[in-house]
Amino acid sequence: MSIEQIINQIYPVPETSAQKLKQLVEEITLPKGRILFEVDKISRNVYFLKKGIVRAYLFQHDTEVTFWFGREGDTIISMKNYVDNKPGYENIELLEDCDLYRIKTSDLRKLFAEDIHIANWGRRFAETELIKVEERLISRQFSMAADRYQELITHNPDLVQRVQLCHIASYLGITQVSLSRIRSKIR
Amino acid sequence: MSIEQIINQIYPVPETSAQKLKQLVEEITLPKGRILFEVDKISRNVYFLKKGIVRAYLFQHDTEVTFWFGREGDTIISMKNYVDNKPGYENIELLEDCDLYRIKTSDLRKLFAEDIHIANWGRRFAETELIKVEERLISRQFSMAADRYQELITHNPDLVQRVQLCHIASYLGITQVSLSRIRSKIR
DNA sequence: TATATTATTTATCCTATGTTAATTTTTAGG
DNA sequence: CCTAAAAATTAACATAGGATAAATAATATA
Repeated sequence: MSIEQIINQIYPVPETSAQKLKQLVEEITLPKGRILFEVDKISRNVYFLKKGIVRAYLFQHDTEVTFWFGREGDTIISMKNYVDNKPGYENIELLEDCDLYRIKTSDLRKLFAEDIHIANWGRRFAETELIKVEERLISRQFSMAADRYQELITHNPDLVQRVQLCHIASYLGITQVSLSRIRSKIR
Repeated sequence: MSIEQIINQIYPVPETSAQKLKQLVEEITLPKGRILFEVDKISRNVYFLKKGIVRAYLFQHDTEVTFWFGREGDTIISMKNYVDNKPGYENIELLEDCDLYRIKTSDLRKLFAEDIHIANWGRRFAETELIKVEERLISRQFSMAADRYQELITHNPDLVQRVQLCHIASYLGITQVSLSRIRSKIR
């Protein structure tokens, strides 16, 4: 997935603005297992995922809680970091070798301040991400784990192939044992 | 809470931009029980809550699910509506008589397109809302209802005073009966 | 290929929360 | 102040999902 595609899929911007963004972007490849963002640290970067898959997680009562998966075309960002310039609360780990586009948060902020199209692009990005998170919050609020798993494999069949079940279970808010139980009932 | 305060608390903007926003705002009072946004309908407005309290809810398996409370200073918005111009998935109901600032979404969109400060103000609004939702999603993912209730009464003691327990229970993702049980154990 | 490691499943038992229904408390109207 | 309606609590029972441990399967490494 090209950087132009990723940019315009978030929100179409005029060619000149897209160019400004592109100029700041650096392409890198990192290996599976690499931690891209770390709890309590400030990262100076934002990434767009060209190829691969990643997860965001944190610890709650000594248990890893995966709360997001990022895939081709997704923006990888630590929100607390990006928005408030404060240490993030999550780790983000590469689950496969990944091709990434990297851009410095500070450069992005400069563009927000000087290019209205990019400011609106950034606005739109946050807005669509917000809707996604809200929908997930709602779905989890009143459906059972089994239903949520069904929904996951319908909407994201590839996830289950590419990601360890322990991460899927955590993402669904249940234990791995419980997920195994659910899976065995389906087959 | 004045409209200037509300605007600048979201993200400070230069006086001239704040003026542009202010000019579009109309102040209204509506009675308890009024539905401000309705499922599957498009609203042309965004509101800022001067005084009062509201909730956003939807139906899931014939059960009301409250997923957000808005209070003094909060922005009342149907995200799907505001972002995509599509029918929203939620109802928003006034739980008390409310004083509101109303602004037309179309007017706001015009300002986003022509004033970079306001575009960045809108960006910032979405970003901070995003962090709030993300934190709630995470908190719900791996803490028990009793803990979540404790957290609620610590951080938002007034909510429990002002809002019916059935709504609180739904917000916590449990039944009212279960919340009663939790409350009785605490006392 | 054999072995060690890691991931997944299965089994058992237990607890938090759901469901339904009855009871008590609170609120709103006459 | 009294009554009807609405909200909250309590009780009894059912179930989804957690915890632990053991067994199996998959993966990586020598």
